[in-house]
Amino acid sequence: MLQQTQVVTVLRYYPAFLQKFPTIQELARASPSSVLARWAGMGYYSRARNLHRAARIILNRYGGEFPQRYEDLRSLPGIGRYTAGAILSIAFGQRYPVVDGNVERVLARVMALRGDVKAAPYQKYLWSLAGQLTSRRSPSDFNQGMMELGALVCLPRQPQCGLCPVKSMCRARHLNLESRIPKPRRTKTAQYLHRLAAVVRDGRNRVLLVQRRDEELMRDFWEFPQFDVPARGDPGRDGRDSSAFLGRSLHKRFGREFTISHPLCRFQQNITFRRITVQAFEAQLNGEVGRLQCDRMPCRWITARALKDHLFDSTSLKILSNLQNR
DNA sequence: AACACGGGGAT
DNA sequence: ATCCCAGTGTT
Repeated sequence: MLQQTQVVTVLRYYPAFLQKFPTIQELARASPSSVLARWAGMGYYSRARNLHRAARIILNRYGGEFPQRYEDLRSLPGIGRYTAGAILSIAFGQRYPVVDGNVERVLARVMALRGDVKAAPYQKYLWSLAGQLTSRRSPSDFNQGMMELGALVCLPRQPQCGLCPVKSMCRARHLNLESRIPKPRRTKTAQYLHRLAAVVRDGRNRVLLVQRRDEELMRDFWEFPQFDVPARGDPGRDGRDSSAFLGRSLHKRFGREFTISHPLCRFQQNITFRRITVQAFEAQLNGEVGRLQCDRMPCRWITARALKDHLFDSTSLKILSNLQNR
């Protein structure tokens, strides 16, 4: 969970997850979607799929006993160099280094590395350095201490050098370069998207959902039918053109006519480099509700009670919470 | 080596 | 608005 996710965020998910899946055995026996359900909202969903696969491998290949050899750990899905080192040092007391974003920053400053520390030669050097520095007496304390130093003192923007236990050996500080090292990552230019979602009601307290089945991204997640508005000739922000586009899109996907009634909510969603403006409309299906079909993806009418049995991505969760606040 | 992956915290 | 987060897998 902690891969690229801040501790404070993980804390909102970890306790419930561990309560639901207290052991490797129980995690391995669970269904993929029930694991994903506990992960929903946290992002990087391949982590959840990998964790689940790893649990099954540990059960089947290692008899449910957690492997304690580096190569065995690395062969598990989702366990890379960092996680293998973290598990072996923290859980099993073995002397393996870790280099996460925090350690990388601490070492880059202590050694005043002016280049792009993400580049392979620097990474190689940092791992080697961390390997030499790692305490023999307590690899766990050392590794956690390095990460904690980066997270609490050696901050990315405003390093608190006055509080730092190693300030006297920090070359970046001696050179007054502590705020310029490491070099900021070049940011991918943002891509702006406008996305329309339909909350289609059937008049019997049900809403229409579709499932992302064949998509590579967010597979198995349920969502309100949604469509990206093409950038060219942007239909714009006023509800009229948007609702027309949404109506046409629904018609294309389901082969039926819909009536778009009124806008429900509008919010911003940031996914990696994309900045998505999501606007949800309420809509009705014209004619008989019964046999709605879509060749592209599974679709389903859902009652409010059945919502919790479905896996939602963050966008649909936001629309849902907006609906329930009414 | 570069990129995609999600969502949110902090400045 | 920007940078980053207890990284990994794929191309």
